[in-house]
Amino acid sequence: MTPDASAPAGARPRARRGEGDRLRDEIIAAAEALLLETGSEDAVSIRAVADRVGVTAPSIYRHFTDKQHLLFEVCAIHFARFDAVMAAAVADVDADPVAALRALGQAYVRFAVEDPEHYRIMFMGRSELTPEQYADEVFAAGGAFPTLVATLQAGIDAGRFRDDLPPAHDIAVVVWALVHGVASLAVTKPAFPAAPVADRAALACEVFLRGLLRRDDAADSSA
Amino acid sequence: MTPDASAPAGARPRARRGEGDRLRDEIIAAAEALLLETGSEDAVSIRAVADRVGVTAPSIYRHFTDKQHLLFEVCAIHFARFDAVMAAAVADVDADPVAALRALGQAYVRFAVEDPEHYRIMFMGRSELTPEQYADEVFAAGGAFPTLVATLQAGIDAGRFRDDLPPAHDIAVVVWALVHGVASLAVTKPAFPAAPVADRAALACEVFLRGLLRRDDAADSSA
DNA sequence: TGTACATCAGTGAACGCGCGTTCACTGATGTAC
DNA sequence: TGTACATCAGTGAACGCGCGTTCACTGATGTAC
Repeated sequence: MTPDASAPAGARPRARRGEGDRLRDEIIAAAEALLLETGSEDAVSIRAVADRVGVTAPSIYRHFTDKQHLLFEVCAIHFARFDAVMAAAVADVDADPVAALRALGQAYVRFAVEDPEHYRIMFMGRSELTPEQYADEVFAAGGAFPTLVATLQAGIDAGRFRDDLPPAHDIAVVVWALVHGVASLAVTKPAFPAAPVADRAALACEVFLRGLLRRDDAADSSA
Repeated sequence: MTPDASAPAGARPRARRGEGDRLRDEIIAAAEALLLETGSEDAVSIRAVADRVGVTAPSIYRHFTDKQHLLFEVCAIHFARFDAVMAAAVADVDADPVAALRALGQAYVRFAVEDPEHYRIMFMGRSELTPEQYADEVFAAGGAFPTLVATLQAGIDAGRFRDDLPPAHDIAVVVWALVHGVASLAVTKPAFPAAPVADRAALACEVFLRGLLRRDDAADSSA
């Protein structure tokens, strides 16, 4: 967009012998910036990334075997950040499983709307493009998802939820669907006439939690 | 895929004077078939569609001003079908708003998983690509969404729901998010270890409805 | 019934583009002697 | 301290591809006389 920004300021000094990783990091950062600025995965081409870094396209291949691996590395950072955000959300309130669920839901939606392009790639992309390490089975087995399952299980163990519910894992899948639905509609349909996304997330969690809780649970008072 | 299907059987007879619309229809049908077979929007190129019909690429432009308009026409059919499916779902049971909501949810998710590629384009695409007629505001104003709002309003008017809920429109947005979440995760994460999608949809609707209903409502008996 | 003509559905060739990727290379950096 | 050499980060040119779109055209269809 800026006319004179075809190359970054000044000539890029070539990396010293053992410092190949410096360019590697710059490439990831450039891909990342491109993704955020353009808001489009398509705009992150090998050439565009190389231009951004101030290097020619082939030198990308010295650091990444191909384009997909580059994109995956970019996402890896955000999957790690996602897991950390979710873990932090429960950590703050893990004394009360119901409060923890509310916190998880809010944090999830916030994560998505703060950085829609990454959310898109992480959770809305075609699954064939997803690398093995982020395959569905792996995602289900480690990180944020088990955190959600455990939180639900804590609620069950504490006797807060109704008796006729399926196992925690099955509820977790649906809770995920709920927050993903709020998040992904916010991302794809930003102009849809509706209340602010945080309010939608809160309402969604509140109603759903009420559906999970025993009839005599007093947790609603915080609504 | 089939090796000898590069051109359709026999030479395509050229349309007669007033029959330009015949090719138009064939083009839409070809684009549609391509979308379903390949499962990828990217595979629907002007050239691929033309090949499929047995015609050269430029002749597409006699019927559609550009590629986007073609894709939109393809979707138009499915938006109409979607509205019809939703209307039919409520029509069957509209005596009971709660049963109608259950039916809407199930029908919504079924619509998505039966035809994931169209669902993807209709509800998961970048909104910049969406033509004016399917812009968010329009979608909110006509068709299935108002049906959902009206059904919720009927529940409110019948005194079935709790008193402290926001207006029907706001609840509708969240209900939509719920079923969209179930549907879109089913589409993008088919391998995620979980119960069958119909069960997930049912659980999602059941828990959410329970969260909406007055505490003394007996509708849960059908769960 | 026969001929000249207008219409217009579809063609063939070409355009310019950006893409991912490859290849043989250059030349600065560091090391061994 | 000085020189020959190996390393290897990054280059420049090119590949083949499929894409959307354009243009001047062809030739069958239908119509007017």
